[in-house]
Amino acid sequence: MSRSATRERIEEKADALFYEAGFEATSFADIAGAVGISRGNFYHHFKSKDDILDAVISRRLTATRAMLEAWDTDAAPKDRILSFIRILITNRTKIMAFGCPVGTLTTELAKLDHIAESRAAEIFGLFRDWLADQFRALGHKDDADALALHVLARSQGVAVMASALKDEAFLRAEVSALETWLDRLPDQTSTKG
Amino acid sequence: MSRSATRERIEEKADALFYEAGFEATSFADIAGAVGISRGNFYHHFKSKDDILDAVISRRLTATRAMLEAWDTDAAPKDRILSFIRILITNRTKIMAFGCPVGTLTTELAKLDHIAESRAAEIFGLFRDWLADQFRALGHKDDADALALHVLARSQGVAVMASALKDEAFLRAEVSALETWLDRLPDQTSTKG
DNA sequence: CCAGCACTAGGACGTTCGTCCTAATTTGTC
DNA sequence: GACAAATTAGGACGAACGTCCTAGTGCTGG
Repeated sequence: MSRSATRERIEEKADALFYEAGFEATSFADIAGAVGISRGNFYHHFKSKDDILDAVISRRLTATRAMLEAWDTDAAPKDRILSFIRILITNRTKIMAFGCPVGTLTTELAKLDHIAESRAAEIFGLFRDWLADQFRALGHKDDADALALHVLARSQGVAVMASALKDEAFLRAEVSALETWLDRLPDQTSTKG
Repeated sequence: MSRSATRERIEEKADALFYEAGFEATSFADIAGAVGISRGNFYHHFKSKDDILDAVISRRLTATRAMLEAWDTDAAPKDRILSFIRILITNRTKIMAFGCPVGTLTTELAKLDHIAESRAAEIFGLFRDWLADQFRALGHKDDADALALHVLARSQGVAVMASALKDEAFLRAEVSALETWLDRLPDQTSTKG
């Protein structure tokens, strides 16, 4: 019980620090200090830095699956997609400070040529598949995946620029533009042919 | 003469390494090794790591200004904007491996809380102002800046996702979509009122 | 031809990194 | 209450980091 509690706290702080300071720039001392434990204790729970990175990615995968599942309760597919788009608004403060957690981690791991890059990119895969499902529900048989990637790319772009500019008005304007795009997207349900 | 030649080679390699491996992950030994000089020699040309980062950013600012100036020879504003969009195609191999040099550096410096972040963001400022000029030339008086930021954000999004997915077809599809968007954008020249 | 300066090499510095080890403490079980 | 296992603290390890220092080299101007 105590074991998993400490492990949980380590993962939590590591997750936040990897996001806010970057994976490479976050040391074991940083995490241990944030959790309030010794470095030695650390190695009882995680045997290496890559090990805790794996745990953080697993954590994010699980959290993402849970979030997508929660959104599945929304009746209309367009409302589900709106839920995704509006993460940008909900998390605007953190996004303007540190960008998107998924995009920035994947980018960093790509530069580090790190083995975990593909696993981090799996988080994108979850969003991609889920969004494609929604677009298929809107009747977009053939271009569902392309539309999903389009929404993902637009969101990533907003996150990068909002972080670079520290400009909330820009972020809100681009989210509105994306919502308009979605609204004008033809709902092809029952208009087959 | 010899001085500036070595300095130039250091800046060149540092620029590439900061892009491909990241600023934090690139050590002085890495740069010195890539250039083929000793670490001691390094400090005769640059007094600190921040110093060479400054030089690299200055270098990129100058290169960007030169590129934009070259594009100014294109007659039609839409063609100029196309030149910008097509960087994604021209540099696709590097972008799929390391993302956008401007976006990834700005993102990393934001996480590091580095003083040079705002200077790195100035590169975005150059593109932003130049793109806004082109949209103004197309008659977009009031929304020129918003359109410029939109193009920048779309491009950044493509770069992030292309790097995460390592998918050239996606990159080309999104560039096409952006070109279509630009093509359908009303040219408001001489249609005032 | 020599004095002075820019340049280069290479090692020393203190610090921090990720990792490992050992010893103490807590916890759970019979 | 004793004993084994899990948990914790804290220091030691070598390597690598950014930085600094010193000594040697080569060009240049008087």
